[in-house]
Amino acid sequence: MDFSQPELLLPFSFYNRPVLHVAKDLLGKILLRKQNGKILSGKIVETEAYHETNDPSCHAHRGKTRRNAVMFGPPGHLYVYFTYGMHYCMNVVAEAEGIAAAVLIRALEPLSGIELMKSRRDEKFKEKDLCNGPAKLCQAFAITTKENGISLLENKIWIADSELVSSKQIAVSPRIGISSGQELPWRFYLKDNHFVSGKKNGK
DNA sequence: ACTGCGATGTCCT
DNA sequence: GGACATCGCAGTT
Repeated sequence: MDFSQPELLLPFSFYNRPVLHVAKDLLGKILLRKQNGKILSGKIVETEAYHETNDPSCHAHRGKTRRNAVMFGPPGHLYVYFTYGMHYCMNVVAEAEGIAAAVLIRALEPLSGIELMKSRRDEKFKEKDLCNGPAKLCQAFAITTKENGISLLENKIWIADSELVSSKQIAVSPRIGISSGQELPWRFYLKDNHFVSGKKNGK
């Protein structure tokens, strides 16, 4: 299956919806990036939703700043931030312009460009360890703050439609690494998928 | 298997 | 000055 066909590119209307719907519906979709004449791609298997309202762990909860400004912009854009002095994380902006909400992409199942991903991570890693964490997949796809704010509606970095995922295959849990306030069940992942984050042995 | 911790830049109080 | 939407290594059971 060639997911890079332009007809499969998810449209503006996909992102212009409540962030919890976008987070859930991104499961099973394909993240793609064209680079060095190659196509990097991976299936999204784990996401988390963040919203400025009633969510103290959202970067935008205290209003707009230089860092989080992209979250307040139109949906269908990339919000990339730098954290812990060495890691990048990528989010997909959702909901209407003016409302800050985004979906953190936490894990991918690599599909193509795997050699390039390995060269950017470390040759020693197995396939399942290339993108099973938010900072890992950014490293594998070479996504940094240079990519902050770019549109997902053009074919540089984009997301493609794929087969429908039944709600029976989706699991829900509290988000990971959150300390402030009482945590919400806003993490979604594909049940029994071996590429979800935090698994040491593939199961 | 699980636990602790160092790395290290940017934002925010 | 402290916290941070993390990761990988070292040490222990």
